[in-house]
Amino acid sequence: MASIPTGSLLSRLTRIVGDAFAASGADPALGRVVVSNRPDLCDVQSNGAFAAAKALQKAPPEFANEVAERLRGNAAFRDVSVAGAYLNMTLSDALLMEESGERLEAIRAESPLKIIIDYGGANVAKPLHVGHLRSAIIGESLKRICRSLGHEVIGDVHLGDWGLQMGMILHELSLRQPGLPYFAPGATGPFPEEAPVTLDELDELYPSASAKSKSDPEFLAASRQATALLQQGHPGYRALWQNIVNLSVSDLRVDYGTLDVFFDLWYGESTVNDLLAPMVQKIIDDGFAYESNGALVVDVAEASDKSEIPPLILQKSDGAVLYSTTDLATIVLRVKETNPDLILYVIDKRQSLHLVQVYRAAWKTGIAPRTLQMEHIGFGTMNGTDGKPFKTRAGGTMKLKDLIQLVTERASARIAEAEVAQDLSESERAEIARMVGIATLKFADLSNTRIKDYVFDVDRFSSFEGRTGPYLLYTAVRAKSILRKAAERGFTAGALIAPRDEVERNVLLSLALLRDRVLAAFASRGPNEIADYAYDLASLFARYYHEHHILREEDEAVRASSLELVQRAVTTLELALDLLGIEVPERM
RNA sequence: GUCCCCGUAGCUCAGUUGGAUAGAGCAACAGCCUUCUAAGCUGUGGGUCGCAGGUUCGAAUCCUGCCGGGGACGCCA
Repeated sequence: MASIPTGSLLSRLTRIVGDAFAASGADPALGRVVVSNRPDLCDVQSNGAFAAAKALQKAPPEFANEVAERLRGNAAFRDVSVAGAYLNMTLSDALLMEESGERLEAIRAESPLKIIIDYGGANVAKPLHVGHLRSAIIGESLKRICRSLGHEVIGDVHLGDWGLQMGMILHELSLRQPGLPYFAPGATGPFPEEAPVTLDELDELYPSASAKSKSDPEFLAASRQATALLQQGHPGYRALWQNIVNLSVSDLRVDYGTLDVFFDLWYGESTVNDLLAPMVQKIIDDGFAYESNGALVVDVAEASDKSEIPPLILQKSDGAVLYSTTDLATIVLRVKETNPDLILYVIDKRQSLHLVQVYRAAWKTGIAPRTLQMEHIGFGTMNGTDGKPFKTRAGGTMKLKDLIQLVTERASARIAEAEVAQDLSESERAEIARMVGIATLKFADLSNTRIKDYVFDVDRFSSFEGRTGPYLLYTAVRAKSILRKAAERGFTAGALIAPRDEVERNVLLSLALLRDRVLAAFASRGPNEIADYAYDLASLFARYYHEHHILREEDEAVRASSLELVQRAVTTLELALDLLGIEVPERM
C-alpha cells in the first residue's frame, strides 16, 4: 500500500479480488466486491465464486477457498473467510484509515465529458409552483455530481418563453390595455423600456388568460395568432414580450437563488428563434420533412417500435412552431456552441415520448451527431397526501415562494423554541432558517427515487424529525461545534489511531465509501444514492459522538485521533450535502 | 385499445443492478438531558415484498400472464 491508490474503495478491492479470481483461472470480472449485506460477518463481500466455480466446473466452496487463500496475504484485509461460497472480507485498520479521507480527486474522470443539463423548466410569466421544484432540485444536484467527477457541465434553465402561453398573455393585455403603444397598428417603436404590468399583475394575468382560452375559442384563436405574430417578429409584440421576459426573469432569479439553484445559461426557447427558419428549410431540403394535415412533420418511427411513435411536428398548420421545433433548434445551438457529449433533460417523466421524438429527429436529420447522447432524466409527480397532484388546502396551485416561506417559518419557529443561536443577529437567524427550510425541501425530494411519484406532506416535512434534511444539518452542526470548542481549548487533530470499537469502525467504513456512492449516483443519475449515503453517515456519526465524549477524552493521542475523525466526518458530510445542493450553517 | 411507469411494515419510503436473516423514518411502547446542541441517542413490537407461474445453486430484483394505481398516445408545454 505504498503508492497512493486511485479510484474508489470498492474498485480498488475489486481489482485485488479480480486478480485473485484470474489467478485461479476465472473471469476477473466475477470478483466484483460489494458492501456486505451481513455486517455482522464482514465489511465487504464478493459473490462471484458461485458463477466462477460453475464456469470452471468446480465445487463453489472449493473455488472460494482457493481465492480466499490467495487474498489472505494481502494487507488490505484483516480477515478473509468463506461461508458457503460467499467470500467475506474484513478490511484492515490501515486500509480503513487510509481510505476514510475524502479524496474525491481519486475518482475524477480521465477524459471529462462535456455535459449540458437542461433543467429548471421555468415558464416566463408563470410563477414557479411546486411542480417546478423537482426539476430544479434534481438538476442542480446532478450538475454538482457531474462536476465533482471532473466533467465540464453547463446548466441551462431553458425558459419557456416562446410558446402559446406568451401569445395568451399578449392577447389578454391587448384587451385590457388596448391603448398601449405596442398594439398600435404598424407601430415600429420606440417602445417603453419597462413592462406595463407589475409582477403581481403578471401572476394574475396568465391564469386568467389560460382560463379564458379554455372556455372561449375566439380568445384561443386570437392567442394563437398573437403567438405566430410574435414569432414572426411583430415589433410591438416583440418589445412587450421582452419587457415581460425581463420582469419575469428578475423574479425567477430571486426564487432560484433562494433555493441555491444556479444556472450557467438563461437561454430560452426564444434564443433559437433565428435558427428556426434555416433549420426547417434544411430539413425540408434534405428530404426529411413533409406536409401532413397542413402541418410540416418529420417521421421518427422505427421498425422496432412496440407502439406507434407519431411524427414530430416542425410547424403547425398556422405557421407557428412549437416546443418540438425549439427543442431541435436548441440542439443546433448547443452543438454549435458547446458540442457536448451528453445532454441531460431533467423534465417530468410524462414528456418521455416528446423527447424520444426530438432525439430521433435530431439524429436522423444530422442536427445531432450520432455520438451525442441525450437522456431524459424523468421524474414523477409531486402529489398531496391524498395521492393526487399537490394543491394548497384551498385547492389552488401552491407557488414555490409560498412553500419556501412556509418551511422557512417553521424552521424559524423551531429555532426560537429551541432557544439556540440567540446570540446571533436576527438576519443571521433568518439565514439559518432559510437553510433549514431549503434542506427540508431538497432532502425530502432527493431521498426519493426520481422516477416515482411522491407524496409531499408539508406537516411531515416540516416536523424536522427523523430522516430529514434538518437532521443532517443538525448532525453536521453539532460536529462542527465540537471542532470549534476543541479549537477554543487548544486541542488539535492528529494522526488517526486504529478504531477502538465497532461504532468507530463503522464511521470509518462509511467515510471510505463516499467515492463509491458518488460514482453510483452518477451512473444511475440518481441523487438519492447520495441522500441515502448522507443519512447513513450522519446516523453512524451521531451514534459515535453519543458514545464517545471527545473533549473529555484524557488520552491526548486518542483525542487528537477522534478530532481527526470528526473533521473527516464533517468534511465528508458537508461534501455529500453540497452534492445535493444543501448548505450547512455553522450553528442552528 | 396500444405502449410506458409503479405496487415492499398501519403511514411515507430505501433496497448497492441475481446473493445469506428484506432495511430506515413516522406512528405505538420502554429507557436516556448537573456530560461536546434532546431538531438527538438506545431498545421492543410490526412483512404471504400485489397475485400466479417460470428461469436459477439462489428472485423483492430477470421472464410470462393476471389484478390494482398512474401516465402517454400529432398541431399545449
